[in-house]
Amino acid sequence: MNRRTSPANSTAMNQTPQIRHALSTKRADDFAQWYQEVISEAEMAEESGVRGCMVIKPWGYGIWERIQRRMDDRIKAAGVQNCYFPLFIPLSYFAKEADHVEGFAKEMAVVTHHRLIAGENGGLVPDPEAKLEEPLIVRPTSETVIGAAMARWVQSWRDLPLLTNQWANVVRWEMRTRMFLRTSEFLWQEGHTAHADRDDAMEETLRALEMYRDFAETELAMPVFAGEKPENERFPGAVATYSIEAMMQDGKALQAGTSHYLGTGFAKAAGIQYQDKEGTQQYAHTTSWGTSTRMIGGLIMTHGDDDGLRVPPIVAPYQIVVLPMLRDGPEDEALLAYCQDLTKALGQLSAFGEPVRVLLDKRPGKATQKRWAWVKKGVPIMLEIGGRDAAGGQVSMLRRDRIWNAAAKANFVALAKDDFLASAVAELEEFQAGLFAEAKDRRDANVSTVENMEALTAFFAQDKRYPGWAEVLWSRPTGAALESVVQKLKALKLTIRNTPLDGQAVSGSCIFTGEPAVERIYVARSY
RNA sequence: CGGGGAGUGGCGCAGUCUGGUAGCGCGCUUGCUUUGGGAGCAAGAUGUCGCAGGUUCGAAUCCUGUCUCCCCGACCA
Repeated sequence: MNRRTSPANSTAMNQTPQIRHALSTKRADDFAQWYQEVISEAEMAEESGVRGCMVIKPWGYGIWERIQRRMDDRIKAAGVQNCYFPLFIPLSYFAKEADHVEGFAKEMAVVTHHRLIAGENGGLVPDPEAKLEEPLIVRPTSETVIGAAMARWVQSWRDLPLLTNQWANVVRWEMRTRMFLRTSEFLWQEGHTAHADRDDAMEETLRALEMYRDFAETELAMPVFAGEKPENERFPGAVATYSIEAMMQDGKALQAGTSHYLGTGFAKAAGIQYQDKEGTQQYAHTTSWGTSTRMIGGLIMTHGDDDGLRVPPIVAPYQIVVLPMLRDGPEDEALLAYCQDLTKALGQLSAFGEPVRVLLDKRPGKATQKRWAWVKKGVPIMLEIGGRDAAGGQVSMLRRDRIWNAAAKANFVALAKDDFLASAVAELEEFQAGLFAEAKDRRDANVSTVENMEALTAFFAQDKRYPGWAEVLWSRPTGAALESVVQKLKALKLTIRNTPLDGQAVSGSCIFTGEPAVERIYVARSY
């Protein structure tokens, strides 16, 4: 049955043409299933057979490499240098900071043996004779090992600030995993810095936060709120924790990056001390900050649609894909030559400060079939080139952010090749800006100011739908008073995301305690 | 980690209750036709039914254990 043969009939009956989407699950029907379908259909990642761990495939890893490249440039521009620290951390290092231990102890992978021997059932078992004297933990984060190194590297006030970063994998034994959002092993960058005093460390903490905010919005086209986490959401051992929070298309919040001011706690645990100008020993003030492969999950849930992913051009492994309509005949030669010239010319253009990344997809197979694979991957621009295009010096462009026309068919735009070459960079820029604008409009339309507890309950009681986020005033309670607020919110499946750092004055009373409010917070369901 | 669901060719599923040696759709291969928009017809190939034990003359099917995935919850830097 060909579903595309009866538009005349449909028009006669005055029906809207039905779009046949590339995915079988729509966002509105089952967001969780849709999310997984995007990952598998776009060939970003797949199950590995190892609990909570995934295989990241070329398209997913390619996006990560783009993120790495761009983030690394920013990190280095801030004067931070890359290092690499061990995957294994002696248990004794880890045990030095009490809050840190308490926060992570429940999700540690522990190495206890260094050799295997044949077991009774023919398999292999750890050799009891080869038990490690001190167990090693697989790093869940590297504050402790890096702290130990910093203690060696820092002697004098002249050694500060000490600014380091590493790109690495980390392991946290998660109870419930979701691809890219929460996996037992994930990839990230962790910045670790040591400073002479609180002000300098705080400045670095906020610099990293601002770097993340700008990165999310500029490179990922993902609008975020940068702010401080409430006391109960702090990193174990931190004095203050900051985050960027993005709104997903189901209205849930995703923490997409964090930055911590660690005070002198880790410095005391690791012995990071320096002699100041007066000759007295002082503890350094440290920071740490990180972003991970989780950002890819955010990218999917921010920009994906019912046809798959849409990748912002800055982080797209390929920005333009050229699809020759090969016919297995002698005419293919001229067509391919035309496509090769086109590809080469496009590759000489520059967008976002880098050469345009363009792929000539000349694998055997019909262009139409390959097209839908690229649609699902979300490549920004597809060019299908047939013999007529080649002969007429044209291209047929399909932009991923506008793939359907009024007749519910692929929305090709025919352009003169030279015109496209002249406008390709602008098309990519417009695509990038369009994704951001769309996401920001949606986010802003779904943040509501809520005046009291009753309204908050009603706001989130809207029947299975996720209505978005609530912005409320509060008095920033601490300790038991905060715990009571957290419990109230938990009953509504809500969490406090963060306090925006825009310094806006507030007036009114706290919706939880009735006391005078001191700041705004965002309240939302979250990943 | 608690509750629920599921693992059968590359993908999606039926078969399991009532045990008899595996099937459908898509995809794949080949051929012919078609050819500017997710092609048609025909012929083929592909499975130790997640894994390990057990019951049985015989197990995808029954029993026990175990691994992995999904959903809800708890946890979550």
